[in-house]
Amino acid sequence: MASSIHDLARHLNISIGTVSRALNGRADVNAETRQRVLEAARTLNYSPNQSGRSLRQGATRSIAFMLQPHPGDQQYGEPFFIPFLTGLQAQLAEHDLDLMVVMGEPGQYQPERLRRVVETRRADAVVLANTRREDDRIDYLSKAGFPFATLGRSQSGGDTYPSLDIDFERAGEEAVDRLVARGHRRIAAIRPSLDLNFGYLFLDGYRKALRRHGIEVDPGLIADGFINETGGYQVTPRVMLSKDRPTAIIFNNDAMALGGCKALAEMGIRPGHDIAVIVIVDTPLCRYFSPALTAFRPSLEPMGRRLAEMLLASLPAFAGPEGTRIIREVWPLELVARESD
Amino acid sequence: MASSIHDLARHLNISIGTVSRALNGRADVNAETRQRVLEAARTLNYSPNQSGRSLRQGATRSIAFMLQPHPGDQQYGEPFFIPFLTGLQAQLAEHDLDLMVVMGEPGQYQPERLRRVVETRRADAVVLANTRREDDRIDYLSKAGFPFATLGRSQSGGDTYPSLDIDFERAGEEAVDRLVARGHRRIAAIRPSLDLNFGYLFLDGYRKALRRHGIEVDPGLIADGFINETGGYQVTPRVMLSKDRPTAIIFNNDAMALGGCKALAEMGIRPGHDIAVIVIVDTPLCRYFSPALTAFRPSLEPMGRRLAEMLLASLPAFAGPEGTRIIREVWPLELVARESD
DNA sequence: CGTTTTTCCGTAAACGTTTACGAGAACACA
DNA sequence: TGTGTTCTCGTAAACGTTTACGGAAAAACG
Repeated sequence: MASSIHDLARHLNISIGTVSRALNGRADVNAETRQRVLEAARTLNYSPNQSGRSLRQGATRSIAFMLQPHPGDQQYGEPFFIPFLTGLQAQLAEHDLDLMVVMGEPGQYQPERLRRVVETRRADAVVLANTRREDDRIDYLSKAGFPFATLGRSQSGGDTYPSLDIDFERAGEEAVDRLVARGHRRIAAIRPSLDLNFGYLFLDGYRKALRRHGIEVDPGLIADGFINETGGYQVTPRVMLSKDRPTAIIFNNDAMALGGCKALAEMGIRPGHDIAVIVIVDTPLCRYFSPALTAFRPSLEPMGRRLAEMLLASLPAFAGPEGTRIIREVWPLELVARESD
Repeated sequence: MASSIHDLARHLNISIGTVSRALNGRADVNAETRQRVLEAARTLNYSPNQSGRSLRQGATRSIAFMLQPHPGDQQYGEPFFIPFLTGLQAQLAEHDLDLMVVMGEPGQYQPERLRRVVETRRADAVVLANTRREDDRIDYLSKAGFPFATLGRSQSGGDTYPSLDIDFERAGEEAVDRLVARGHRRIAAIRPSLDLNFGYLFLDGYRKALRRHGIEVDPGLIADGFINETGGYQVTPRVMLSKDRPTAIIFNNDAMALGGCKALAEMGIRPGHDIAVIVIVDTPLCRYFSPALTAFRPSLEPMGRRLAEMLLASLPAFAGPEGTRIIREVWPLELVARESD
């Protein structure tokens, strides 16, 4: 069915070496024979077998992208990743690289699926998502000497790998700034309880801005919940029942915000009227929720493209002439003002 | 770094043939030597190089999943695919198969990216999403003799490949039944204008149910729009301005419904009060929209698992003992009654 | 003990590439 | 004409597997 380099060679009565060199644009092949080879390749519908090529070159020309659900959660960060993946894929495609998707096993953090891909050498590098503050996947990949990049910062592994993150700290600050400017002083912060780095970053920014405005940080206004709707639903009342009720809440996650708003509704508190609500990472859900939630929006598709670039620049086989490796990059979020604050 | 079968052989002072046979559970190897090989594999941290294996066996042990955006759209069917992909991946992982994601080039239907994967033999089979009524990808794969399965029915290719679809026809019927039971007689239908098969199926069910209830099908109440929010926004007024205004609208797509509701709001018409709205395929957006949209919900994750099963059963290398190939399967949707109807 | 069967293992080819090496032919130059 | 250079190509090894084949040793059988 599929023709090989041998078929071409036989058809043209030349050696496979010449055929290969002709196809790969090597200099030491006569212009005329190159033409004949290329033409034969077209008529015989030849394209190189990737397995053979990978075996010989020790590179698969494919990059793995790993999603990992958080324990207890079934979602893989649903609305977040498709746009990111779109950008990642588009950029990789420009380098003729394919994309493989690895999903961690739900309910646990063991990087078994990742290990399989690495050990069987199915991909040349890995992009990690759902990065945690301490991430055993990073430790594993570092130790294995396997190239990777991460979406989201981590404390694991040092500054040895490219990572691209959203500026949660600054978003936390800006959210507080905006609320203070609108007269709020009692501002609550609700973030995920797991070992997610962005929860810490967000809180840093939140605290920093409060202090800057001379507002005391009230631990009663800070709460952690599970990173989904239920978590937001459960934890929001806790903050609302503190002695001096907050007039604003910043949610560090869209799903938690939706759950929180449900709890607020049940308490008869209307976001946008009785309380201000801001969400740190915008998703389509924030836009269509009623009231539409004011949120900070990342540019996921460009981020996907960018992280692909950063990863490729860190791979010797792809490193550009200058060889400037980009290690960390933090992108700002854009405030989308809607009705909830 | 990575150890090969030769390393094991050298280490144990036996031949690579024996090592391979031991690892692959062949019968013609002594029980004791097999133990030694397995132990050495563990201590030397051996795992087989997939490129070598693929080359020899002519199979890559990976399945490609292809998303294709519709022309003019940047979205790849965003909220729909992650749960489906989760199920697909989970089932494939049970067979030690990896998943590769191919995204069609935005703005065109040419299956170039797909062709690349097929011709370089990067995957053993393909799962197609965003299936159209006449789908050149199906024609291409059929002609190439490459195994595939589709999410969604098509008219291309005949009954030669496994496909799994949602029962849009029945959902259209049930939507009409529900609305008629609630007293509606003027029911509009809004569906995507592209060559998407489910738009036709939905309309069949819609018409069938109307006739069954003795209601004349009014062409003025049926409209096509582009399959996104803008399309719904543009086309909904057209239906509302027909001489005898409808009292209910069935949207064949969540994004179109959201755009339609925006148009309705601007006309001062409130879904759930002034008009009934039902959406055929539920997404999280329907749930959080205000008013929450009554919708028909698919079970995407089980569907992903199922389609993986169907695909594997159609592959000679995986076909079970009975070899019963499942060609087509159509799954029902579940009505989720909310506030909009 | 001789013959047949079974058990176990080594040899080598094959999958489809790429590439180091060398060699023949053509050419340039003195 | 002799020497060196350039152009072009063929040869063969290598990447890491799997597997058909055959053969030696052990076991079974008469």
